[in-house]
Amino acid sequence: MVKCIKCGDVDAIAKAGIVRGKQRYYCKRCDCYFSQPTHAEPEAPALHRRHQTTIMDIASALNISKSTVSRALQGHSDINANTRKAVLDMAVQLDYQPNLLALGLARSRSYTIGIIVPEFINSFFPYIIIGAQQVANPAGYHVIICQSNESLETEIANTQVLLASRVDGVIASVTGETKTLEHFSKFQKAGIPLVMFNRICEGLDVSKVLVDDHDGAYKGVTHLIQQGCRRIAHLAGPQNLQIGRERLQGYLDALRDHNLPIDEELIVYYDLSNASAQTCARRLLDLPQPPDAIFAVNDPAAIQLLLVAKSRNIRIPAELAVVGFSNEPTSALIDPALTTLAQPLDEIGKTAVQFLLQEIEQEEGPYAPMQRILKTELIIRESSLRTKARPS
Amino acid sequence: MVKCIKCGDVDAIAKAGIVRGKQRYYCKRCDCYFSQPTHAEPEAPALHRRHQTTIMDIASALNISKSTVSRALQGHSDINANTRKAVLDMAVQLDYQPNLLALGLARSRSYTIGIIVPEFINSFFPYIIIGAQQVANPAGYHVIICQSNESLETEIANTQVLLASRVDGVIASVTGETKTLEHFSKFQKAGIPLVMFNRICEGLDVSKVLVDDHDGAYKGVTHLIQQGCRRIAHLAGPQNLQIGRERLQGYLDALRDHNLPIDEELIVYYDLSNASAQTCARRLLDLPQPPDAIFAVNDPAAIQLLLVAKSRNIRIPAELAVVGFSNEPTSALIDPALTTLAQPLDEIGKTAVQFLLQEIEQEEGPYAPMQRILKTELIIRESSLRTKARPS
DNA sequence: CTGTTAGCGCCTTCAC
DNA sequence: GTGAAGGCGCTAACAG
Repeated sequence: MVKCIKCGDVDAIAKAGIVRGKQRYYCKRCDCYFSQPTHAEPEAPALHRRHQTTIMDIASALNISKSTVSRALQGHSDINANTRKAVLDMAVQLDYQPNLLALGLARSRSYTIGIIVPEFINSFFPYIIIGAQQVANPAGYHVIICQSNESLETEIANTQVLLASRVDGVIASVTGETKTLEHFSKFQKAGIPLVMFNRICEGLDVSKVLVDDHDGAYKGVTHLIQQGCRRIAHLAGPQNLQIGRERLQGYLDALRDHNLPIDEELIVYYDLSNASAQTCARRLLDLPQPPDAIFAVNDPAAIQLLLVAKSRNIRIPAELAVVGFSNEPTSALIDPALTTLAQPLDEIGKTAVQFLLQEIEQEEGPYAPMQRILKTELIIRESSLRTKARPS
Repeated sequence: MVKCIKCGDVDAIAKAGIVRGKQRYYCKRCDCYFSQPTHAEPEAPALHRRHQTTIMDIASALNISKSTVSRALQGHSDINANTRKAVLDMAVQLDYQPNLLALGLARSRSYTIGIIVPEFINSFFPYIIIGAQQVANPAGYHVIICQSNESLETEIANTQVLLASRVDGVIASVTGETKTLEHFSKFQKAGIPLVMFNRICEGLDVSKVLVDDHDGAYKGVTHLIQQGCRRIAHLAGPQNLQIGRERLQGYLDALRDHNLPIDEELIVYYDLSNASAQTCARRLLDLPQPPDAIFAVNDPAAIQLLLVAKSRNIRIPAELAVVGFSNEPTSALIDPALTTLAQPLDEIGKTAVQFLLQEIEQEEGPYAPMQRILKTELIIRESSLRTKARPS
């Protein structure tokens, strides 16, 4: 026996579907809808195992419409101050958390940006990510971090997840395996802004944040030459990455500018794995005429190289001087401490997100890709310091 | 000059807002609304800048209903094989990516789990995260990684993001600052399963994955005693973390069991920052009667300690033996290499997610929290090895 | 086997 | 100022 909550009529009542486990009724007489617990439970809190409060909960607690709640929550101006306060208070009381899924659906905008990095075991990318978050969060964007484990397959899966999550934009650095770019061009096709940083692949007309790899390599190799090294090898990175090619070119140009011969034998390529770095290091040290210095494409490679050299009791830097790239924290801690090129990680992350937000928030018209090239700084430590006096 | 699409009138037209970049008009004469591209573009394909294909696009391309498409995509059994194939082909052709926002909304299930870690600069947590993903991804769950930067405030913000993202479950490790737990109990209130690992706070009735910190500390300190050390200090962690208390207790018990006195002076507490580790190290080394060994609560602290000791030309391990905890990769690379306790990181991550999925996928009834305690392994290196012979 | 319908939670007109 | 209604993209009964 159900009666209308307004007019009290019993006969004019019709069922009108079930909402949230409660039977919903319609009173034909006073044209109103109302709900009552099924089976007339003693108003059991109808708590499903997982229910987070919605604007509807706030609305019915306050006996107002959900539109009003929505407006109050968004800080619309044309709303009664009392109403707003009541809504805000109730929101706190019920511990309301907006449902980002629903919000994103309704606005066709997730207020989330994706970050794809090839790995995060070294602290290189984590520092960049922290910088990125420092810009993204204050701007009202969340960040979803994907790491590709240096695997192209995982990278592709990551792009799909971000696409499916309807992120508003993506900043990415690719794996050493990445040669094709279709998975990235999907972002462009979907109109999702993309910014590449550090490890980029050419062929994509997007904004980029880089460091001057050529200049960094040139500075590192020049430093080795100044230390008296004459047979300088290069432990190079994958050549599909611009970063690998630029650093190689910086190495070559430094040699050429100082009238040193270029010996193909002294250039070996590694695949970014520690095992491969060791193999390459051995190859160089096993040469009939081994190098007196090695410029490594990054610090992890340089560190593996140092390990191999130490295990052979090669004196560093006397017999072999070493320079790395990126200034991993570990480089300052190992023995001998590693000379390296520091990159402004924080700034890379921040700039990438700034470019991205600019593109996301630009209203109409085609976006002209931006590019920023940041400088590296040579950090001289024991691994390359043959002269007594530190350079002033 | 705009005219009504129905009656063709020109004077009865009024503007009625902009929808999707198109001007909307209202015809007073025939009471109808209609839209026209701004600036009367030549019926541009109405392609919004960002449109990703939906099941509706597939449906209309194939002239079937969207439910059929939905079923085909989900691999329902009761569907015509040809229809299925057509749908799947068209999905590929149109490069369909399901909208996870919509899917999550409809199912009240996001198929996403959140991971909260206090930092990811050291490789400790990244390795755990990789393990976690190895279980989560094959099970059909995505992972959203949040790092708290060792800040309680950020940690709270992270819990809110995960709550708002309607994650299906969370695994978490807290910051050194975390003392209150309300932000975590919100997950429980919302019925979202939570598993804590490593750095936990008591007071939450949730599943836990830990290592046997007491046992690890006990093994480390016992090793120092066996090396002949008699005045062993402890660079301890925050005592709000169970991990900090357990390791302290392991240290104390090892001393007691070997009849060594406990000197409160030899126990200093650090806040997980490098700066604080250095301060504490100095405090210990400045004592009138300095220690002959230090057991540090973790590797980063031990490494800072080694730096301070080296800067004072203290011979390690002869004058000062050092043991850390966690086996950071750097520990094997520094000089002297650091003795430490290795943790099964991969297994921690995997187990945490296994517990979580179990709880997520359990149908009804209260869930009985599980607990797993994994063992550590003592890795002996130069920093503590005073005797000539390596222990067999 | 397939189409129809009613939500999921929220925003956004439109109407009062 | 506020309410009602429609839609974002998808799933899930419910009919045929």
